Amino acid sequence: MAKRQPTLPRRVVADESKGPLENSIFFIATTILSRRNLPRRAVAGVSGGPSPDRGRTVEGDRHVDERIDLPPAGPTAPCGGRGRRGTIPVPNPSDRPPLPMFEPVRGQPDFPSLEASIAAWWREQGIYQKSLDRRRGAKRFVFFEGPPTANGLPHPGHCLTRTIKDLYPRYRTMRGQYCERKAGWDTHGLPVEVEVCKELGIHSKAEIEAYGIEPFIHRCQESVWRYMKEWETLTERIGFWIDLSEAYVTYHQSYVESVWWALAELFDKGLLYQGHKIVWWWAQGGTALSSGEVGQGYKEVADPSVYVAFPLLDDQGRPTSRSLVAWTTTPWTLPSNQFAAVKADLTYVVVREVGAADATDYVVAEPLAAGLAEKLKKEFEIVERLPGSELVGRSYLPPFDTFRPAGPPATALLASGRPEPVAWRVVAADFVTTDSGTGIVHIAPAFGEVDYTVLVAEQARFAPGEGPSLINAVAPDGSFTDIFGMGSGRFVKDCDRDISRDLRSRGLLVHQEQYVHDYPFCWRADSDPLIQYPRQSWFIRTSQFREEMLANNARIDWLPEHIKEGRFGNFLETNVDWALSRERYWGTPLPIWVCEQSGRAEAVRSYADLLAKPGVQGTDRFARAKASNPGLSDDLKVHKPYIDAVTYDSPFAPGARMRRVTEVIDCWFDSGAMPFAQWGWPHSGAADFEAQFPADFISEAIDQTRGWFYSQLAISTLLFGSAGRPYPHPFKTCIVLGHMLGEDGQKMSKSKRNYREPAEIFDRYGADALRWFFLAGQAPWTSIRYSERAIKESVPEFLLRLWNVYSFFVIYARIDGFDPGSLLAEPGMLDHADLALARGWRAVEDRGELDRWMLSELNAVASAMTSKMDAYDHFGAAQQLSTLVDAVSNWFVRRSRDRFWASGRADGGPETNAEKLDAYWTLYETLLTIARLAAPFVPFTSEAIWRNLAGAAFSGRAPESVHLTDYPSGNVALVDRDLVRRMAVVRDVASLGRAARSAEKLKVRQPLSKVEVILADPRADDAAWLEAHADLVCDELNVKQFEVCGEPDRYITRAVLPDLKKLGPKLGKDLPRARDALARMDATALLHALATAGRAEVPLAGGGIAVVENEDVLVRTTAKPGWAAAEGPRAVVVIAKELTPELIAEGLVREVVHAVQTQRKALDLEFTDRIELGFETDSALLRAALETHLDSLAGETLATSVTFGPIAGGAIEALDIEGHPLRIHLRK
RNA sequence: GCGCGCGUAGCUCAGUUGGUUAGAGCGCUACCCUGAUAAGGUAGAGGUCCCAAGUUCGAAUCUUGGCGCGCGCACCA
Repeated sequence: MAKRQPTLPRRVVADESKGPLENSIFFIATTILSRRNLPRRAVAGVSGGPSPDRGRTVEGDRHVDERIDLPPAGPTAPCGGRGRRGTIPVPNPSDRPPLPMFEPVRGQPDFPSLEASIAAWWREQGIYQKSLDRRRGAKRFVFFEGPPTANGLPHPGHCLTRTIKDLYPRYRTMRGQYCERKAGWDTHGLPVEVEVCKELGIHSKAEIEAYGIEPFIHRCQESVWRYMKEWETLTERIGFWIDLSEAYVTYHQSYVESVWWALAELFDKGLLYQGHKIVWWWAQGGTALSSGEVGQGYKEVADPSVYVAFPLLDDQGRPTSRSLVAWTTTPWTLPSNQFAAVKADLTYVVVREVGAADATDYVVAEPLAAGLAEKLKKEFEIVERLPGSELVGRSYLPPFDTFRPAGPPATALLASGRPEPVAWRVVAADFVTTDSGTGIVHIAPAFGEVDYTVLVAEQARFAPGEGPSLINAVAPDGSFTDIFGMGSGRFVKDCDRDISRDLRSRGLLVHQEQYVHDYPFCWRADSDPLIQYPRQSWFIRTSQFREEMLANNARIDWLPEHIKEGRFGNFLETNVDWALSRERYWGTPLPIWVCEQSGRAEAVRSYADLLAKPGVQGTDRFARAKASNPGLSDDLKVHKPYIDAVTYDSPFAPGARMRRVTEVIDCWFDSGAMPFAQWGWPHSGAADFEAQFPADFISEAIDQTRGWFYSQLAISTLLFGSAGRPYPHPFKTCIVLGHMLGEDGQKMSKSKRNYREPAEIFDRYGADALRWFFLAGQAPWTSIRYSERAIKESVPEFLLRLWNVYSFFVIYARIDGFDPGSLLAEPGMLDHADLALARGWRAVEDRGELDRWMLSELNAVASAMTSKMDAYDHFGAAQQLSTLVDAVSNWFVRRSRDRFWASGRADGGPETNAEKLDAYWTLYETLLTIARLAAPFVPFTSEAIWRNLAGAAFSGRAPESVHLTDYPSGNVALVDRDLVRRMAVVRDVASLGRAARSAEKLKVRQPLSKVEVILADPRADDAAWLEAHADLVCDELNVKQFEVCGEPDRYITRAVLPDLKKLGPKLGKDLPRARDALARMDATALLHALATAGRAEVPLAGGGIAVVENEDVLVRTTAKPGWAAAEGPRAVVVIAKELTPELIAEGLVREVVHAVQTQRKALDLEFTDRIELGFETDSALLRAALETHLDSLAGETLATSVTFGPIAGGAIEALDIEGHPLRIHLRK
């Protein structure tokens, strides 16, 4: 049990003397003590310089060292006389050492401008380069930058990726690895061409060619760098350390040649082939798209959906009254109809409208007949039922006679020699389903992959050369050819309406409706719908490598894990050959030269390879261009149109020339080749490539699943899979980031303006605020709602709190002369061991408990953060860090205030107060370590802290940047787990005490006589420890006395609960009975038995005995009703709610003090302004209370005089103090 | 349609191999502090852990089936 010291006021009063006063005036001349310890300064006036953040001197703030006794006067006892003198450290400039070692810190940090100056300093000092230099030769941490395209503006999503991409390399560098970060730019492809077209006000390929490919390419190359400035600004502003000066660029000659090498390898292995396929075709752009690109452009749209009658023909080829009904959502494909497909084993019905004598009979699949009737709002009767197989072979009239001559069906000879109609005939196909439509599928082989397979199958049935050929009424530009006059020259989708109208006029349109579905559009020109279209295209045989790619995928560490088996795995499972070629202009030219005579082809691996060919001609095309425009980039010589001009002698046919195919390639191949192409490998950079493949770490958003993640894996697997490399997969760990959403939770969209530009966020809150929001706000793979409010709120929670602690430290260190630079000659890296060499440094075991606790927490967190970061869990690590900063701010600093305010100095000189110095060393070490722990997360703020605490203090002897230090991994020797646990108990007790007060409506201002605590588990030996910390608890809870309760049974009941996690596996089904038995047993006896014997037997209802050991049970404590108690898992806290007159009086006085303070604040008084007070009250009780505590009251409020009665010229406030009326007069 | 993910406090989100009283921040209410001060702190209220069934001694957590949302896919003719 410990007695609480009386609460002593902490404020000082001036030493101005007043003359003798009237009866009712009390003259206060005593300096009221603020500390229990010795006077702060030995000599009056030695109180330090100006508060550095305030910068003003306070007149009359000298310390009073002599005690002035009050004259006994008035009806009440005089105040004063109790306690000792002390002062507050209100600083005075004249008596401070002139050289404060830490720069003063602004209490209101301006993070944006702070960051700007740090970014500039990094640049000037080359800190990034230095961070690499100090790790040269160390184990590498390989990072690949997925190239963004500089051709568009950076948006918030890029801020996230750049933050994550910065975090891990910074962390690993601090951990001792060597991590070069090479930037890269994706520069080819449609996006660029689209931009240039917009600029020129043109759209189609014809217009580009009319403009001229050569100037067009020049514009593309310039356009690539349009937003370079913005990208560079963003990169520096967000603190993304990457080497932009050495960036790889996909259009550079060396990069292109690496890609050529890769393609040549594939060609030589037979993995690159030209095929005639139905592809997704961007008609306006005149090129095919790969599945990755198509996937980017799906939109939900409503298309016309038509049910069309195909009249069946009889054996003589004459129309009958029966019609097949086919369904399609692409009416524009009907003119190119070639077959109708049914499922052979499906039942079809012939239906006729009830009561309509001349109606046509419709043939549909039976399960869909009712649905069709409903759509038509007609009643049908079934005339006939037949299997699909009976329909097969029947001829019909296509909806348009585009390709069909009038008259009976034309026939050709089958392979068997029998004639059969070539087209417009019912065929059987397995893919026909009854999910939608009519069960009869309109087949237009030009516009669908399965349709095309039908044609191929049909062709195979006929004698060679006899079968159906592909019919197609659509030109590559997406318009109908003249063969379909109605739509000639118009874009096919624009003709849908006319087609329906025409069908209706001829009685062939059975039904029409809108059909809502997802349909692909061009990913760069999103108003251009794609169409399926037959094209010659170059493909990579990726589908042959499905198993290898899956095996490589299995070895990638995906975060989140489900990407591996889920989205990415599924994508690989359904892999199709990569449609590689693009019939465009600005891209890596496909390095295949074809013999103009024999058609045989070969691939070229480099420009030099090409120049070495026999009879090379055409290189002068570029030379001439260069001559007339010396500024022309040499890289363009491997681009269209220059490369197309280069020809050479064919090795396949004498006298023939080899000419390059016209296509360029999919720019995703460029990005996927990045692991080697960034070095120009294999033509150059062998050492770099060998050292930096595969990547340890990459990270991009989930939309790269079939983009960069796939292109890298596919290329790596195909090229290196059999080469015996340990990792054919190009990256070991990949963090897949979630999508970023706008303020409203919807997709971010420029037009909706539902997000703030990054620049705006940087200017308002700073890059660290944004980084912390990303890193500590949520798991990185959840979709992040990018809201200004959330970013703003993330600032006070962590950054500001850390800053406040830092600023607190600096303010007081300056006052007390704590100067590590003068105490420590060789700071090293300012690790614990380095600090131990300092003068005045005491070993941790010799310091106070709070210090030992702080360093325990610090090192425990450092070690936890390290293991989390090693496992790429920055979110968990950030939470640890946040909790640590909270512990520093809300426990260490709060509980250490006494020491910081104590008398004595912290400069290692004769006046040094050792406990105070301990507090400084502890907080100093803690802040330095936190700066290092936080450095990868918030590189600017931690740098600012480091540069002051370590840089300024040691004038360059310590590492100049926090990023040039090692990451603290935690010193186990400094972690006292018991202490950490027990301190948590104290904090619990304090918190429970407040809760108990709150429940009883006993505000903390009201002093209470006693608080008792009952620890939940009496077996723990924390009780004595806790009792030894009574002062602390009393102080926190404003009570006079604290004890660990000796008679817990008065207040609480104990219950012994099974530790389910331990007993569950042991007892299984018996668990509920054991639990019941435990509940019924006498807890005290049981606990006693466990404590002595270590085990107890618990008889179970219905027979049997469970043996319970000490660690199998937990104790729960419940407060009995009637007490002011609060219970938590670890303790119950009971407060004495009885109030004695003395306590009430003290409480009332504190209320009055509070009222006066509020008034002071309302009057805008400086905190050092002296006041005169007058009290008027009818309450004898209140007056008595005030009189009793007049000294402390005056001290707290800096009153030089207190009068009972009005005073002239003062501010007046009428109040009710706990039911007692009071008028307060206050005069400055 | 298929696949993946998500659904927890008014809002934004945590919740580690299933375990006893489900957490944080913001907002709200009350309070404290006024020597970090246009800051800071404490406490409280607030929950059908989307619904249902199942597995289990025990489910926010595992399984199945719904519902809702997001994303992805494509033989949506």
